[in-house]
Amino acid sequence: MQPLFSRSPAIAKPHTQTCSIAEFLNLFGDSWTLLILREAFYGATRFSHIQKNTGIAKNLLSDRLARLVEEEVLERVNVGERGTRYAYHLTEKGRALMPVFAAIIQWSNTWQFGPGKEPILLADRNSGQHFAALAPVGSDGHALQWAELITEPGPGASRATLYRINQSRKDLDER
Amino acid sequence: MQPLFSRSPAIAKPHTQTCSIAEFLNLFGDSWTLLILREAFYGATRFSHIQKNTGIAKNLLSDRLARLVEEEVLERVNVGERGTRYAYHLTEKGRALMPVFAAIIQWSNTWQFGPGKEPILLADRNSGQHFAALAPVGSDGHALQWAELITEPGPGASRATLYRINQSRKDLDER
DNA sequence: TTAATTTGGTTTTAAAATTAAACCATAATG
DNA sequence: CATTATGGTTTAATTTTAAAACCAAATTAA
Repeated sequence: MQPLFSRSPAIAKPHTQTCSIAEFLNLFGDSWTLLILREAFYGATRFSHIQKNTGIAKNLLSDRLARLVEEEVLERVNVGERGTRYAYHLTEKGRALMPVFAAIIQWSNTWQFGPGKEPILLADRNSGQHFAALAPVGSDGHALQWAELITEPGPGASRATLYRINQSRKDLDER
Repeated sequence: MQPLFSRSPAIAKPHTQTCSIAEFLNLFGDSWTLLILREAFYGATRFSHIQKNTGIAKNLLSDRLARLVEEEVLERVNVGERGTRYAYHLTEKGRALMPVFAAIIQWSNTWQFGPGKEPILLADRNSGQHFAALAPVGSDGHALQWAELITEPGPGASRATLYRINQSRKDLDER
């Protein structure tokens, strides 16, 4: 065992589109990565605990953790008392995923489980009040409406992205 | 070609945990499904347009669309004038994914692209105002704080879920 | 202090999923 | 009416995942 940090193999065919969704999927778009991060949000920090709680194969967990550390979503810290023993902690970049988890939990609870059958909830640690909804806020700080939001190209949009958005809107106009 | 609706093959090994994240991943946890739905949010409705805009292989698109129709995230409507020709439209269940997309776009724009380089943005269709943040709202309608939110078991939590959440919290206490 | 066990992986092999290309029947267009 | 586009299915090669075996270093128990 030479490599202290085993090199995370790059994905064979990542999405190459300049797109926020595509880039997110290159990092999290598989069936285990978000489940690993769920454990991190619960508080799990150890390889063995994450492995037992998710059921992921060890080689895959090893690979995914290396990738998440490389991408600075998690950091690996040595917690050994007489040698090396690792713990994985969420970084600021990782903790910033909370709204993504909140949105997923909210959707799944509403559309896959239904009221009264929610397996997990989010709550305020002090008041205990349950999280119930996400509100979109505009750049001026005022509330926006979900139904009024549309996707548009940003300052970093590539020609291909502009083309894609325009092409897709044509279908919309046809309706 | 007999089956008007080609049977969507079930995933070989779906997550079996009673968990909102796991259940979400069983439906969307691969590298293409959310990209297909991005196209649906842009307005694309046709098989060929989704295929060109994402670059997905046709057999996979066929499979994924069948699954999304089966799960009622999309609906397939016949728009042929002299025969059958299909369009795929978001259902209410599908449109309800907007907060998930908003959270993903927000995170990716902030942590993967950075200010001034956002490939896509969300904006109010009338005022043009840009979407800037997500605010968590409690069950009493008042604002909550992201940093104060914790995960807790809901009314539908299984014994295994309760166990997992408790186990993970032990790591947290150790810190 | 030593022995046994746990931790955090790596390696190997089999099974499953993805990719890319070829093919095809029906629909739409010129 | 001929040509092209649409919306797929099938096949074969490649890549990824799953599961089990294996291992060295760290920790715990005796």
